[in-house]
Amino acid sequence: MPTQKISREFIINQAIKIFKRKSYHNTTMADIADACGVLKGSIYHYFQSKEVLMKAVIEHVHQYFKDNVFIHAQNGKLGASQKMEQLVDMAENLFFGPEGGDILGNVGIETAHVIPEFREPIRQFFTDYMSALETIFKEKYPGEMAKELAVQSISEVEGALMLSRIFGDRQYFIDANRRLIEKLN
Amino acid sequence: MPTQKISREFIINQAIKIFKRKSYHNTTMADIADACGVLKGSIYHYFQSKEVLMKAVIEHVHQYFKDNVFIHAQNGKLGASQKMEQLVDMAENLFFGPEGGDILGNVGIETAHVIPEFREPIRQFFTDYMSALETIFKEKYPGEMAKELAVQSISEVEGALMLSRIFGDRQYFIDANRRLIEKLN
Amino acid sequence: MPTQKISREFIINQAIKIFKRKSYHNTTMADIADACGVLKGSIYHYFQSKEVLMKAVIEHVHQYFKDNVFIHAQNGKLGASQKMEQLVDMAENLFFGPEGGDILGNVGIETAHVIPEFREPIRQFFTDYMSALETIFKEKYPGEMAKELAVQSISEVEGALMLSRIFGDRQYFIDANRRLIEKLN
Amino acid sequence: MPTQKISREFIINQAIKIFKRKSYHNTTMADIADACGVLKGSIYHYFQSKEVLMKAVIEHVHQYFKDNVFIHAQNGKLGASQKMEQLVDMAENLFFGPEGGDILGNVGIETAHVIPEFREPIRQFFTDYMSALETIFKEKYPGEMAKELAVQSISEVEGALMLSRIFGDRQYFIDANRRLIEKLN
DNA sequence: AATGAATGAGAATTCATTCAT
DNA sequence: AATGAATGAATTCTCATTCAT
Repeated sequence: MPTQKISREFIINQAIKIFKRKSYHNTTMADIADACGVLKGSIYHYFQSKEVLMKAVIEHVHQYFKDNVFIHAQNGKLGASQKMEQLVDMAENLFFGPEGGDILGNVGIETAHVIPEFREPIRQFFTDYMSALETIFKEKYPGEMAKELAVQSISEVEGALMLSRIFGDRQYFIDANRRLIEKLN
Repeated sequence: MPTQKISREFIINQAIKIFKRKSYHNTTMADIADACGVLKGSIYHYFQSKEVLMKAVIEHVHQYFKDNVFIHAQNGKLGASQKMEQLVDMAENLFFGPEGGDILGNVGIETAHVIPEFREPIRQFFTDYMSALETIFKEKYPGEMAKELAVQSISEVEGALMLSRIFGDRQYFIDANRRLIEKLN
Repeated sequence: MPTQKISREFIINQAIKIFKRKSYHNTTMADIADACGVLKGSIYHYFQSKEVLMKAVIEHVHQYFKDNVFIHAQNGKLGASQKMEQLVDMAENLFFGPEGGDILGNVGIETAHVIPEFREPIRQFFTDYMSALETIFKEKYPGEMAKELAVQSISEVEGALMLSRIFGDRQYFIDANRRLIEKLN
Repeated sequence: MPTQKISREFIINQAIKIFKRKSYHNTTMADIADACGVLKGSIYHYFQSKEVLMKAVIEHVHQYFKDNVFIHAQNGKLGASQKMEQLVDMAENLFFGPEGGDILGNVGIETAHVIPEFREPIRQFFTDYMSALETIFKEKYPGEMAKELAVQSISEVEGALMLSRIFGDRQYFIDANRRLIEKLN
């Protein structure tokens, strides 16, 4: 039964789903292996440890957001509110993608103080997130204000995600995104 | 060898600290017993299981917020912005109390989908939180708007807490609270 | 089924038997637990890890040899060859005790380069061993020679133990001990 | 992609190094493959299992000693002490060759009771070793005594090797060899 | 011949929980 | 009430081995 059943990429994608649903500490390597349709040991062929896998997940998500979400901040052809709309649309799809949830927010809170290795990459993600929003806000607002709006917006969106998760109702998140766009009208 | 060394109350308070710092799944009964200065087995005299303890923690935090935070929404003698100021002051103290962190937010995200027993009490907490803010906002804003502002405010505050935790910088949270008050000026 | 089934001491003694027979790396915690009549997990109540257990074993054997073998070098009432006879008698009993084998020699060779933590205590054992023999030889030989004889004797005895083990014939060891005593006649 | 990268011979030589350094049970097939510059699976082209590889190692070492060490006992042209000198010189080179250590002694002790398949070939090695020394001693000593001296000498040399390894000081081994030669002067 | 993927049986270790004292 | 011992299931990780390409 050998010959390529899974790939690093595939494992990462399955892991994202499970981590999002069950949190980092409550997810077992067996859960992930299961979701990949292989045995536990096989995961270690691709990742030396659960932590290494998680770091790959964080980097993957970060890169994905750079390429698909944050990038809309740079789209030269569009106006500020259109950029934000695109960015928000994309984020919505991702957060409520296959399994829902905001993996870097969740894992960030859960592990920031416990697994120091995760701290920096997670911070990087949010730093980039803020930069993207700041870039857009700068088209309409002066520098300091753009920065504050960016921080505020991320807070609101992340908090809304939390509520959506707790109440099982994505409306909180959708409304937060709507308000985000309205700030540019 | 009897002689009461600890109490339910004491265990709950120690548990809050540890759960906040280490998340629910990464906290062991031994961690909690340690913090209480007793052995693991002793905790089971007061709580039949880790889940039962956690539920007591949730209820305790909820009650504490009712009595010390949300209550400021009802203070008949003060104006809306003063009420909010008091409420926010109190919340700030709690979130950055002994060990910092927002236990119901963290645990909510971490356990909402995994431990159904926690879901309802955590929702209750946030429902009451929203009601308190809504009550205050109603003094200045029409009904629907007050409600939306409450949700928005909680989102922002909770998201800011997340950022504070991830970046190890409480400024995010402080700023969010300031903006909350400004909405009433 | 609680209430003291085993003790640190007991585990150490069982572990000695197994390590002697199966070597360090080929012995599992389950082997040791089995020999103790408890479950794997229970061993961790007494020793945090296999390495820690092994270090306790090394120290225990070292202390035992100090108290029961090397001590004969100091017996003021006896002549050199009598002291050596007593020392050798005792060593013979130990090496061919319950399960036979020379645990510190075996483990020393097996782990000296792999588990640095074991190196020093094992060296200490052999250093004390040499000192004891040297003390006895000094009664009949000048300093430098006594020292060389001590080293030579230990080499011979340890090598003979190895042959005894490989050939399953304790005669090698017995003969080596006999020659040791003859050096003092 | 065929093109022979390694050979049985090469694997055996690499395996000797690793087994000497890390002991049998603590050496993985991956360690050996690594040292050979191939992947784990490739080793199985040449040896069906780790045990089979180890047996080949034992036989290889044995043969090598026959051809390069023990053979000096038969050199008709030399006197006893010269023969011994040559034999000892050769052994010294081998034991302190590339990686040092006395593989058959180490593995003998480690596996004698655990892997019966290794017992006989290891015994054979030491039997031949004894015969070689006995042959030399017979030129100077009567039969029984030559035999005892052979056993004694091997014990001493093997024990000295153990000390050299434990203390990281080859002097023990060198001194033992010197004494061996002196017995023929 | 060599690869690289996958297996599956364990290995060490952790941990919530139980219970006699 | 508190202890400390024991449990046993679960968890991470390892490793010899197999096998299609």
